[in-house]
Amino acid sequence: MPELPEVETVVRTLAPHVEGWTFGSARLLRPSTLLPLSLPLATLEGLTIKRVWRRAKLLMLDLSGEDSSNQIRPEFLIFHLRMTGRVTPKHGSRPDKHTRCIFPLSHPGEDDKTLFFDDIRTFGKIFAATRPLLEKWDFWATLGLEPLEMSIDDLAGRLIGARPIKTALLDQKTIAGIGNIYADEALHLAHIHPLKPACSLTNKESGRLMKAIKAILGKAISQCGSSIRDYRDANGNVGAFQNSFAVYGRGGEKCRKCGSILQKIKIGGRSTVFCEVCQKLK
DNA sequence: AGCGGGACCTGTGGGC
DNA sequence: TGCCCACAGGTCCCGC
Repeated sequence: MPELPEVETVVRTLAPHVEGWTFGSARLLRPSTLLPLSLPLATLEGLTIKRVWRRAKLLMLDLSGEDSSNQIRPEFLIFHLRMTGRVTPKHGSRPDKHTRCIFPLSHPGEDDKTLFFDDIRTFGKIFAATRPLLEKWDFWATLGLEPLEMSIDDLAGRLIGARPIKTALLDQKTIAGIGNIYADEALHLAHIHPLKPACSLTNKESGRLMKAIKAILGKAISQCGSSIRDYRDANGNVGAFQNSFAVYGRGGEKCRKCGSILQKIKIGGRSTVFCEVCQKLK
Protein backbone atom coordinates (compact mmCIF):
# COMPACT_ATOMS: atom_id res chain seq x y z
CA MET A 1 0.00 0.00 0.00
CA PRO A 2 1.42 3.18 1.14
CA GLU A 3 4.18 4.78 -0.81
CA LEU A 4 5.31 8.35 -0.27
CA PRO A 5 2.09 10.12 -1.39
CA GLU A 6 -0.08 7.91 0.80
CA VAL A 7 2.10 8.39 3.87
CA GLU A 8 2.21 12.13 3.20
CA THR A 9 -1.59 12.14 3.06
CA VAL A 10 -1.75 10.23 6.33
CA VAL A 11 0.55 12.84 7.90
CA ARG A 12 -1.66 15.69 6.75
CA THR A 13 -4.89 14.06 7.88
CA LEU A 14 -3.52 12.68 11.15
CA ALA A 15 -1.66 15.74 12.44
CA PRO A 16 -4.74 17.88 13.28
CA HIS A 17 -6.19 14.99 15.31
CA VAL A 18 -3.20 14.14 17.48
CA GLU A 19 -0.68 16.98 17.70
CA GLY A 20 -0.65 18.24 21.27
CA TRP A 21 -2.32 15.08 22.57
CA THR A 22 -0.80 12.93 25.32
CA PHE A 23 -0.42 9.16 25.39
CA GLY A 24 -2.13 7.01 27.97
CA SER A 25 -1.40 3.33 28.46
CA ALA A 26 -0.93 1.72 25.04
CA ARG A 27 -2.00 -1.85 24.31
CA LEU A 28 -0.03 -4.02 21.93
CA LEU A 29 -2.35 -6.72 20.60
CA ARG A 30 0.19 -8.33 18.30
CA PRO A 31 3.69 -8.37 19.85
CA SER A 32 5.54 -8.84 16.55
CA THR A 33 4.20 -5.49 15.33
CA LEU A 34 6.70 -3.80 17.64
CA LEU A 35 10.28 -3.90 16.32
CA PRO A 36 12.58 -5.90 18.65
CA LEU A 37 14.84 -2.86 19.16
CA SER A 38 11.92 -0.67 20.19
CA LEU A 39 11.43 0.62 23.71
CA PRO A 40 8.36 -0.92 25.35
CA LEU A 41 5.17 0.97 24.59
CA ALA A 42 4.66 1.51 28.32
CA THR A 43 7.37 4.18 28.09
CA LEU A 44 5.03 6.32 25.95
CA GLU A 45 2.66 7.01 28.81
CA GLY A 46 2.55 10.71 29.64
CA LEU A 47 4.45 11.79 26.53
CA THR A 48 2.92 14.37 24.20
CA ILE A 49 2.89 14.29 20.39
CA LYS A 50 4.63 17.47 19.29
CA ARG A 51 4.66 16.94 15.55
CA VAL A 52 3.58 14.45 12.91
CA TRP A 53 5.79 14.23 9.85
CA ARG A 54 7.20 11.89 7.23
CA ARG A 55 10.59 10.61 6.12
CA ALA A 56 10.39 8.37 3.06
CA LYS A 57 7.54 5.92 3.75
CA LEU A 58 7.92 6.30 7.50
CA LEU A 59 5.27 8.05 9.56
CA MET A 60 7.09 9.92 12.31
CA LEU A 61 5.73 11.27 15.60
CA ASP A 62 7.98 13.61 17.59
CA LEU A 63 7.42 13.21 21.31
CA SER A 64 8.16 15.31 24.36
CA GLY A 65 7.45 15.17 28.04
CA GLU A 66 8.74 15.65 31.55
CA ASP A 67 11.12 12.95 32.62
CA SER A 68 10.32 12.78 36.30
CA SER A 69 11.36 9.15 36.59
CA ASN A 70 14.73 7.80 35.57
CA GLN A 71 13.06 5.80 32.88
CA ILE A 72 14.42 6.12 29.35
CA ARG A 73 11.76 7.78 27.23
CA PRO A 74 11.33 7.61 23.45
CA GLU A 75 11.72 10.80 21.43
CA PHE A 76 10.04 9.31 18.36
CA LEU A 77 7.21 6.94 17.63
CA ILE A 78 7.69 5.59 14.12
CA PHE A 79 5.21 3.65 11.99
CA HIS A 80 5.93 1.74 8.82
CA LEU A 81 2.60 0.88 7.23
CA ARG A 82 4.10 -1.63 4.74
CA MET A 83 1.26 -3.05 2.65
CA THR A 84 -1.94 -2.66 4.64
CA GLY A 85 -1.18 -0.63 7.76
CA ARG A 86 -3.67 2.03 8.81
CA VAL A 87 -3.54 4.70 11.47
CA THR A 88 -6.90 6.08 12.54
CA PRO A 89 -7.92 8.28 15.48
CA LYS A 90 -11.40 7.48 16.77
CA HIS A 91 -13.74 8.28 19.61
CA GLY A 92 -15.07 5.35 21.57
CA SER A 93 -14.39 2.55 19.10
CA ARG A 94 -13.45 -1.02 19.82
CA PRO A 95 -10.58 -2.96 18.26
CA ASP A 96 -11.50 -5.20 15.35
CA LYS A 97 -9.82 -8.39 14.14
CA HIS A 98 -7.10 -6.42 12.35
CA THR A 99 -6.22 -4.06 15.18
CA ARG A 100 -2.57 -4.54 16.16
CA CYS A 101 -2.05 -1.70 18.61
CA ILE A 102 -4.17 0.80 20.53
CA PHE A 103 -2.97 4.19 21.80
CA PRO A 104 -5.30 6.05 24.19
CA LEU A 105 -4.89 9.83 23.87
CA SER A 106 -5.97 12.69 26.09
CA HIS A 107 -5.96 16.47 25.88
CA PRO A 108 -7.04 19.01 28.50
CA GLY A 109 -10.60 20.15 27.90
CA GLU A 110 -11.31 17.52 25.23
CA ASP A 111 -12.94 14.09 25.24
CA ASP A 112 -10.45 11.21 25.21
CA LYS A 113 -9.77 9.52 21.90
CA THR A 114 -7.89 6.47 20.70
CA LEU A 115 -5.34 6.06 17.95
CA PHE A 116 -5.76 2.66 16.28
CA PHE A 117 -3.07 0.87 14.33
CA ASP A 118 -4.83 -1.67 12.13
CA ASP A 119 -3.02 -3.91 9.68
CA ILE A 120 -4.62 -6.77 7.75
CA ARG A 121 -1.42 -8.46 6.56
CA THR A 122 0.56 -7.69 9.74
CA PHE A 123 3.68 -6.57 7.86
CA GLY A 124 3.49 -3.10 9.41
CA LYS A 125 5.89 -2.10 12.17
CA ILE A 126 5.96 0.26 15.13
CA PHE A 127 9.15 1.57 16.69
CA ALA A 128 9.48 3.73 19.81
CA ALA A 129 12.99 5.14 19.80
CA THR A 130 15.37 7.56 21.40
CA ARG A 131 17.68 9.66 19.24
CA PRO A 132 20.78 7.66 20.33
CA LEU A 133 19.00 4.42 19.55
CA LEU A 134 18.31 5.59 16.00
CA GLU A 135 21.91 6.70 15.57
CA LYS A 136 23.23 3.43 16.89
CA TRP A 137 21.01 1.65 14.41
CA ASP A 138 22.27 3.87 11.58
CA PHE A 139 18.66 4.73 10.95
CA TRP A 140 19.06 8.01 9.04
CA ALA A 141 22.15 7.02 7.08
CA THR A 142 20.50 3.97 5.54
CA LEU A 143 17.59 5.97 4.14
CA GLY A 144 17.98 7.18 0.58
CA LEU A 145 17.22 10.51 -1.08
CA GLU A 146 13.97 12.27 -0.28
CA PRO A 147 12.48 12.31 -3.81
CA LEU A 148 10.69 15.65 -3.58
CA GLU A 149 13.88 17.38 -2.45
CA MET A 150 16.52 15.80 -4.67
CA SER A 151 18.42 17.60 -7.41
CA ILE A 152 19.42 16.14 -10.77
CA ASP A 153 22.96 15.69 -9.47
CA ASP A 154 21.66 13.93 -6.35
CA LEU A 155 19.72 11.48 -8.47
CA ALA A 156 22.34 10.97 -11.18
CA GLY A 157 24.96 10.32 -8.51
CA ARG A 158 22.88 7.47 -7.13
CA LEU A 159 22.12 5.77 -10.43
CA ILE A 160 25.08 3.45 -10.38
CA GLY A 161 25.38 -0.20 -11.26
CA ALA A 162 23.96 -2.24 -14.10
CA ARG A 163 20.77 -3.12 -12.30
CA PRO A 164 17.53 -2.12 -14.04
CA ILE A 165 16.49 1.47 -13.36
CA LYS A 166 13.20 0.17 -11.94
CA THR A 167 15.14 -1.84 -9.34
CA ALA A 168 17.18 1.25 -8.43
CA LEU A 169 13.99 3.29 -7.94
CA LEU A 170 12.59 0.65 -5.59
CA ASP A 171 15.80 0.45 -3.55
CA GLN A 172 15.02 2.53 -0.46
CA LYS A 173 18.72 3.06 0.26
CA THR A 174 19.02 4.79 -3.11
CA ILE A 175 15.81 6.81 -3.20
CA ALA A 176 13.40 6.54 -0.30
CA GLY A 177 9.66 6.58 -0.74
CA ILE A 178 8.97 5.27 -4.22
CA GLY A 179 7.17 1.94 -4.50
CA ASN A 180 5.84 -0.21 -7.31
CA ILE A 181 3.06 2.12 -8.45
CA TYR A 182 5.04 5.32 -8.69
CA ALA A 183 8.16 3.68 -10.10
CA ASP A 184 6.18 2.44 -13.11
CA GLU A 185 4.29 5.71 -13.46
CA ALA A 186 7.43 7.86 -13.28
CA LEU A 187 9.34 5.72 -15.78
CA HIS A 188 6.46 5.92 -18.25
CA LEU A 189 6.18 9.69 -17.88
CA ALA A 190 9.95 10.01 -18.35
CA HIS A 191 9.92 7.70 -21.42
CA ILE A 192 12.51 5.38 -19.88
CA HIS A 193 12.40 1.60 -20.22
CA PRO A 194 12.24 -0.06 -16.77
CA LEU A 195 14.97 -2.56 -17.71
CA LYS A 196 17.44 0.11 -18.81
CA PRO A 197 20.60 -0.26 -16.69
CA ALA A 198 20.64 2.46 -14.04
CA CYS A 199 24.20 3.50 -14.88
CA SER A 200 23.39 3.87 -18.57
CA LEU A 201 21.01 6.81 -18.18
CA THR A 202 22.21 9.96 -19.92
CA ASN A 203 22.16 13.29 -18.08
CA LYS A 204 19.12 14.21 -20.12
CA GLU A 205 17.33 11.03 -19.05
CA SER A 206 18.25 11.51 -15.40
CA GLY A 207 16.81 15.01 -15.63
CA ARG A 208 13.61 13.75 -17.20
CA LEU A 209 13.34 11.04 -14.57
CA MET A 210 13.82 13.48 -11.71
CA LYS A 211 11.14 15.77 -13.08
CA ALA A 212 8.80 12.83 -13.72
CA ILE A 213 9.22 11.48 -10.18
CA LYS A 214 8.44 14.87 -8.67
CA ALA A 215 5.51 15.44 -11.03
CA ILE A 216 3.95 12.04 -10.35
CA LEU A 217 4.44 12.18 -6.58
CA GLY A 218 3.20 15.77 -6.44
CA LYS A 219 0.09 14.97 -8.45
CA ALA A 220 -0.58 11.87 -6.34
CA ILE A 221 -0.26 13.89 -3.13
CA SER A 222 -2.64 16.52 -4.50
CA GLN A 223 -5.14 13.70 -5.08
CA CYS A 224 -4.59 12.23 -1.61
CA GLY A 225 -2.73 9.13 -2.84
CA SER A 226 -3.89 5.94 -4.54
CA SER A 227 -6.34 3.43 -3.11
CA ILE A 228 -6.09 0.12 -4.93
CA ARG A 229 -7.73 -1.84 -2.21
CA ASP A 230 -6.85 -1.16 1.41
CA TYR A 231 -5.30 2.27 1.64
CA ARG A 232 -7.18 4.89 3.68
CA ASP A 233 -6.02 8.18 5.16
CA ALA A 234 -6.32 8.97 8.87
CA ASN A 235 -9.95 10.00 8.35
CA GLY A 236 -10.77 6.70 6.66
CA ASN A 237 -11.00 8.27 3.21
CA VAL A 238 -9.71 6.77 -0.04
CA GLY A 239 -7.33 8.52 -2.43
CA ALA A 240 -8.11 9.36 -6.05
CA PHE A 241 -4.88 8.95 -7.96
CA GLN A 242 -5.72 5.35 -8.92
CA ASN A 243 -8.03 6.93 -11.51
CA SER A 244 -5.06 8.59 -13.18
CA PHE A 245 -2.71 5.63 -13.60
CA ALA A 246 -1.04 5.63 -17.00
CA VAL A 247 0.43 2.12 -16.67
CA TYR A 248 0.15 0.56 -13.19
CA GLY A 249 -2.39 -2.25 -13.25
CA ARG A 250 -3.07 -1.66 -16.97
CA GLY A 251 -1.06 -4.48 -18.57
CA GLY A 252 -2.73 -5.60 -21.81
CA GLU A 253 -4.62 -2.32 -22.14
CA LYS A 254 -3.79 0.50 -24.53
CA CYS A 255 -1.16 3.12 -23.78
CA ARG A 256 -3.01 6.40 -23.39
CA LYS A 257 -0.19 8.20 -25.14
CA CYS A 258 0.38 6.08 -28.25
CA GLY A 259 -2.31 3.41 -28.28
CA SER A 260 -0.05 0.37 -28.27
CA ILE A 261 -0.65 -2.52 -25.91
CA LEU A 262 1.05 -2.10 -22.53
CA GLN A 263 3.47 -4.89 -21.61
CA LYS A 264 3.53 -6.62 -18.23
CA ILE A 265 6.75 -8.24 -17.03
CA LYS A 266 8.47 -9.09 -13.75
CA ILE A 267 11.49 -7.11 -12.59
CA GLY A 268 13.04 -8.06 -9.27
CA GLY A 269 9.96 -10.11 -8.53
CA ARG A 270 7.66 -7.10 -8.93
CA SER A 271 5.00 -6.69 -11.60
CA THR A 272 6.07 -4.02 -14.03
CA VAL A 273 3.91 -2.43 -16.71
CA PHE A 274 5.34 -0.26 -19.45
CA CYS A 275 4.88 0.82 -23.06
CA GLU A 276 7.53 -0.62 -25.37
CA VAL A 277 6.87 2.15 -27.87
CA CYS A 278 7.01 5.14 -25.50
CA GLN A 279 9.77 3.60 -23.38
CA LYS A 280 12.49 2.37 -25.73
CA LEU A 281 15.24 0.15 -24.37
CA LYS A 282 17.59 0.85 -27.30
C1' DA B 1 27.26 -7.75 -6.81
C1' DG B 2 23.08 -8.96 -8.03
C1' DC B 3 19.50 -12.02 -9.00
C1' DG B 4 15.68 -15.25 -7.94
C1' DG B 5 13.08 -17.36 -4.64
C1' DG B 6 11.02 -17.77 -0.34
C1' DA B 7 9.32 -15.85 3.92
C1' DC B 8 6.35 -12.94 6.47
C1' DC B 9 0.49 -12.62 6.37
C1' DT B 10 -4.58 -12.02 5.03
C1' DG B 11 -7.82 -11.30 1.62
C1' DT B 12 -9.75 -11.12 -3.02
C1' DG B 13 -10.71 -12.36 -7.62
C1' DG B 14 -10.51 -15.41 -11.53
C1' DG B 15 -10.78 -19.97 -13.60
C1' DC B 16 -12.75 -24.29 -13.50
C1' DT C 1 -21.39 -22.65 -4.77
C1' DG C 2 -16.88 -23.90 -3.81
C1' DC C 3 -12.10 -25.06 -4.33
C1' DC C 4 -7.49 -23.81 -5.75
C1' DC C 5 -4.25 -20.77 -7.39
C1' DA C 6 -2.22 -16.31 -8.36
C1' DC C 7 -1.53 -12.05 -6.85
C1' DA C 8 -1.44 -7.65 -3.92
C1' DG C 9 0.89 -0.95 -2.40
C1' DG C 10 6.91 -3.73 1.23
C1' DT C 11 11.04 -5.50 2.86
C1' DC C 12 14.38 -8.98 4.54
C1' DC C 13 17.19 -13.04 4.16
C1' DC C 14 19.18 -16.91 1.94
C1' DG C 15 21.79 -19.37 -1.53
C1' DC C 16 23.69 -19.38 -6.02
